[in-house]
Amino acid sequence: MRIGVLAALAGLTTKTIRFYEQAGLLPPPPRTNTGYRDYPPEALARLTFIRDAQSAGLALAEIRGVLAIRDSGQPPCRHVADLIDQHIGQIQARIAELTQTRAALTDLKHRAAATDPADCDDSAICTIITR
Amino acid sequence: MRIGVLAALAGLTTKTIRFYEQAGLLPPPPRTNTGYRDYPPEALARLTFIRDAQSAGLALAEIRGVLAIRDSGQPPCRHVADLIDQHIGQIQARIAELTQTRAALTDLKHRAAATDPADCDDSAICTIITR
DNA sequence: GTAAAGCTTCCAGCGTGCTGGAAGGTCAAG
DNA sequence: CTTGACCTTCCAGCACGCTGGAAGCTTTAC
Repeated sequence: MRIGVLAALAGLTTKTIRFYEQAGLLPPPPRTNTGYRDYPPEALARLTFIRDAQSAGLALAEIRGVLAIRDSGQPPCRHVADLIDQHIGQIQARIAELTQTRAALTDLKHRAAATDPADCDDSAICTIITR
Repeated sequence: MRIGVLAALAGLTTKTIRFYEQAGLLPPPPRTNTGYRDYPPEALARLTFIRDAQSAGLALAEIRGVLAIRDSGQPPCRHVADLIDQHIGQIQARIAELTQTRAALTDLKHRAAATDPADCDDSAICTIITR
């Protein structure tokens, strides 16, 4: 099938598909004798996998890694499980960071409510923010 | 004071300070007759403000906005309070997103634990991820 | 036959916050 | 007087995942 058809099926643009090929996520398909890309049906499964892996928060580089393992003929299960664990850890850390930032902002908000603009002098720029 | 001194005081690199100037966060200082930047002491307060505002999660563009208001001679309190509210909202949303992603990943993790590599066939690429 | 839609490649840019390097001028110490 | 640290400008690139456009060929529909 041609790139436009594949794109429509996968819900992507042709640009994105070419980008994935160039990024090593999608193997270069055979060409028609006029140079058009001619994808086998499996390409759709691959794009679907990429989309699902992305929505699980994996980066394209990680997805490339998983695909490379699969392409080498091995099941990537263990690798995938590791990635998932890693990501859970990263997300935990990020949530903790954000929670802290939110607390700091809530604090600033209270300070803002207690601030009279007239007290905010030039030299400090903004007494709400500068400690 | 010269840029290197200011950088040391602010805990930044000279590169970063020039970048801030170019980004409209720090006004171009006077120059010595040999072309060196010669900062007034207030520059340090400004950089300190930028740092604090950044650590509160404000983007440089937002900080530029706050500084512009301050530079126009008005107290930026109200604007700052609005920005803070906005950010609290954004962080809430982001935390919610991440919490959801984490739940999805935890789910995948359980699925991974229950997956026998032998069952992971080529066509699906990875049955843990693809639904 | 003609026009529109689709395909090709290549090059460039988005946003964010810097960072690195090259090529040159200046300043302070010995 | 030389060495080295410091300063100047300008240009380029990082990561990330695309997206846009130009110039040209092919296919499809009428």
